[in-house]
Amino acid sequence: MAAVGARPVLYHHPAPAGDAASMSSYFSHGGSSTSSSASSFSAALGAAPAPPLADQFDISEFLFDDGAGGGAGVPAPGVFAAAPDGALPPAAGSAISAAAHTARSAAEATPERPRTERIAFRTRSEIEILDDGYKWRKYGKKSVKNSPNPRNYYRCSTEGCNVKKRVERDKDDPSYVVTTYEGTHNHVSPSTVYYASQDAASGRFFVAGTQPPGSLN
DNA sequence: CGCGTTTGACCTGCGC
DNA sequence: GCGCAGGTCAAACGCG
Repeated sequence: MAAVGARPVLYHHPAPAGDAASMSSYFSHGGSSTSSSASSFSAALGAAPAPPLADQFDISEFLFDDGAGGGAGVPAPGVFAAAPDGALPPAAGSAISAAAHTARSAAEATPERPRTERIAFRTRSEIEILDDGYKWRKYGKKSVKNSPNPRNYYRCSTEGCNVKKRVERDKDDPSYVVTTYEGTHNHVSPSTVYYASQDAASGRFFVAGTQPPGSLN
């Protein structure tokens, strides 16, 4: 595998806790390891335009699967169809939020199922394990029907945090990785960056630091 | 020795 | 009720 070292940083913007969009947070390559591989997640946040993407990490589609939908948990593609490879549309951030609200409404319409925050997206990546700043422990691997690729199951290894994620290669295009997060972290990632403010004109967020704004007092 | 991965077995939900 | 498929468990194993 070619891509270790580019460590995506989990960006946390000040949305209400529990909101699906904020639960997902957003990735961006960055941190101290590389400066040339900011992903389009930062574009989704309204951050500075991303430089050419690294070939190993390229968000291409944001999918939703909030648990209210049917059955096997196969993410429904196209709920949020992103722009061509390498760039999300300028309004991606709000589009994501809108999608989140749509999904949440759908979930609330079917109270039978216990609601679990679940979010899925597809990335073009050589690697399957996208380092989102959290520490994951693999607990299972399963070959699934209708897909030649096995599905891997991960659980957040932080004590008391029961967030899970599933990772599998796209059956139609193995160069894509489908990642599904389930649950909400009840702790802070060491790589989390909190935004202190947002510029009204550009919509850009300004980084405050690695601690929640309210915790700095 | 502690932690993470592997992998077969087991459990559970759903469709027929 | 049965079979299938997805999801989880847990023992064995490897690695630092």
